[in-house]
Amino acid sequence: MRILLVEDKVRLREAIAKALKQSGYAVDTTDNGNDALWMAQQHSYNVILLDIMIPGINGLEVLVKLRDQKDDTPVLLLTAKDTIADRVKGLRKGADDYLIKPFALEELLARIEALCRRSFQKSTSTIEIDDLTIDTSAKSVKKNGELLDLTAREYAILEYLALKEGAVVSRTEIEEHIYDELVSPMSNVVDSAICNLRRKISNEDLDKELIQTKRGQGYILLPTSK
Amino acid sequence: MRILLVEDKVRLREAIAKALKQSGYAVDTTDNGNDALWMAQQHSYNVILLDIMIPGINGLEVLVKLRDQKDDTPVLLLTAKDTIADRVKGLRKGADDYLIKPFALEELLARIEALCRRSFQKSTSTIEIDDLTIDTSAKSVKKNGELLDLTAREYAILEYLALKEGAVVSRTEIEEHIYDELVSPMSNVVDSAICNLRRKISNEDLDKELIQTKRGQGYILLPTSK
DNA sequence: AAGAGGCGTAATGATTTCGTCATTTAAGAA
DNA sequence: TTCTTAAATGACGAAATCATTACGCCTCTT
Repeated sequence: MRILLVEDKVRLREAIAKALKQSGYAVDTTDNGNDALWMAQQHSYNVILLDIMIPGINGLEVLVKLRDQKDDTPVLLLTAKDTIADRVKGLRKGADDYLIKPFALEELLARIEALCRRSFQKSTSTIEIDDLTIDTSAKSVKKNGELLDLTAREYAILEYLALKEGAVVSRTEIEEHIYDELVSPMSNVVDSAICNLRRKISNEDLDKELIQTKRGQGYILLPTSK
Repeated sequence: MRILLVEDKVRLREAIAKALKQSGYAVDTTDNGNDALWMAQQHSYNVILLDIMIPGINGLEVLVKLRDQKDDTPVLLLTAKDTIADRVKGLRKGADDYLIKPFALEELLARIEALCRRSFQKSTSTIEIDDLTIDTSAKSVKKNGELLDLTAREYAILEYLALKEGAVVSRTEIEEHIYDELVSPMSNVVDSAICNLRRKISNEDLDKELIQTKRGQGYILLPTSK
């Protein structure tokens, strides 16, 4: 966990830095807005503690500039000002939290903890296979970053194969998992669906099929690397 | 955005609920901890506002139980207590924010906004998609700088889709997050809302729809670039 | 209190999907 | 190679899903 602390009052800055370090954080400090912005651009911090009233460009401006640059680093604003309007303003500009001076170090630590916890919860509900990225929560598939237009059935089958990546999956198994009740041994629904699916996810340049056929057994999703 | 408000003081609860609804949130309320826990388990709320001193199991316990169940819905604690120890305790137990009564409704709204934004991994209060600019603070939408006249419902749906930009969002999900009381599944409210929304945000010149239909799955908001 | 507009409901016509089947292609064994 | 069987492909129509319109209730405003 690396934290950027932006605070111009020397004693306060050092006190906070010390407490943070004792709690196991890596801490970089600066006393002005310009350096803060520069440092934030150089490094990817886990949290930025930002005093509003600082030399150079002020804290709010630093915040705005960061957000303009699509920098999502959690920012905790520190301020002496105590008007509701200010607080609202800070939050609206993209701050994640707000603390009013004077504050207890313990509370600061608790809030930093909460921010870190949040930022690490970026859900990794995606499966990556070769150039395919399957987002199981969005139910979408990207190929080289480009969204594929799969139908519900196609997606369902692909997801199932992906979840069982490297394992041979029989037609019956697919039928049982993707199709409810109506299992029709007379038809080749699965074949047909796989065919369409392949058409959409295949790489024309690469001759290798991602979905391979195991004759007499079923299908298997195999990344090139394996 | 759907919010669960847990507060036992009738007048306060109703005042908050009213303010939230006016701001376009779908709001469910309860006055005790047991119901709160049950409701939170039933639904996926965007934010839970939790008073600590409530009948039944208290707010902190509700919070702990939720976190034990790996429910990471953003929780904003409301309390009359003002000791730092309490605040720290709440945050350590997994609360995401904290407000001390009495508070200004405006600040509550700003904090809720920040929590929602964060839970969607967004850092700014405006979302830009193609020629649309969605200002989640002002709850307004501009198209090429010109303000669109959207109804509350239309805005709510558009905002939700925008926050989940690029992800397929099912009708059920929209119903659950935009509507609070049970919407009869017999009706196609969402369909017709989407229809109206499209009419307002569509580009006559461009044939591509911003809100695309994923047949059998739901809708997806897709910028042209992707 | 009346009017307007938002919003949920329902009905209907349009669109797409997907299962079926027929046909072609490919794989493996003798 | 040739035969047998499995798999791939393409076309088509029924069924499911969706878009759109119209209608009426209800709320909010003035």
